[in-house]
Amino acid sequence: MLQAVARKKATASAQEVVDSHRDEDTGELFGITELCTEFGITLRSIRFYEDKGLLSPRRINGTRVYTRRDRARLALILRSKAIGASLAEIKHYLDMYGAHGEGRTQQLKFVLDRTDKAITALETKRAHIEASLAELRVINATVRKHLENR
Amino acid sequence: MLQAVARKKATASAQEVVDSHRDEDTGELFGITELCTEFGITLRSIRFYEDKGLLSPRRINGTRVYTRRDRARLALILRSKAIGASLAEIKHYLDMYGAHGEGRTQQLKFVLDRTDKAITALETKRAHIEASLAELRVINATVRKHLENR
DNA sequence: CTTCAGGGTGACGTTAACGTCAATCCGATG
DNA sequence: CATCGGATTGACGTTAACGTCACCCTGAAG
Repeated sequence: MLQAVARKKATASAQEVVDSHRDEDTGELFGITELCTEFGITLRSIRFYEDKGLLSPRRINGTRVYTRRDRARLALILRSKAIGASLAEIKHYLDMYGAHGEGRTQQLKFVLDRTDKAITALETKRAHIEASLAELRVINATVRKHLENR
Repeated sequence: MLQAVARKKATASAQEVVDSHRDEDTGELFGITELCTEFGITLRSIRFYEDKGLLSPRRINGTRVYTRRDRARLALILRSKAIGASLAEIKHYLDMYGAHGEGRTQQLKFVLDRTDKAITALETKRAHIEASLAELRVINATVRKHLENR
């Protein structure tokens, strides 16, 4: 999971080269393998996310074609996975992105509620990480001292 | 039968957890159901963690008896799970706690390396959470404004 | 002594998140 | 045309992390 992130950054500049050699008329479109190599995941994973309703690319002769927005959704999926979210949770998460433009008051309140809860959940998780980090740093410092006293 | 004991702080400080590895088992003992209700998990889970070598309580007539140290390990396991770690990762994590008392220089360096890596991994994860939090707050604020303008 | 609740031990079932394999199909190329 | 690399679609296998079930053991209560 860390590799995916590192890989993304590594190809961030290379992506421009890829973009430049792409036809301007077709614009910002991506193939499935292209996204796979960019994000360091497998074909199976992307199709699996589609089966689960997290992605829904256009089809051309059956072949999946991804827009820039699809690509952004994928990035969001992977980042959410990296912080330990399940695909079901991510689906709700993505729904919030789609829903906050318009909609009736009832729907907006729903989104508001969801985001509130998601925010506090993430803050809790962050607190857990802080605590774990504190402990690890204590161990780290202790061991370091042991090594210096030799 | 083991009665519910006065509960201490729910979250132990970092040094406290580390120290708990040094002192021998004091009189405070816990039963398995006691720990289950306290931490809100099932019997099956605790036994499963034991099967995986994450816990190793004493046995009295076959019945599991947990010391405060075992209890601290369990708390650590659950907190680590909450931040998306696998049981295998948690096992390594716990090994680091056990190893930093003494040992040869080679072992200490190993622990140092592991903690270093674990720390940077957690910092990365925290960064991901920060990013997700920022996005959620944007959505939240946007929706809130939409609702106010009605 | 019988009962019975609480704990223990396999053995098997389950869900999520993919991996693997085989059988296509489509478009470009020699 | 034939082939060949890439893509798609089931179908099935796999791993982690438990849940569920059945059955056994034991100590205290009635």
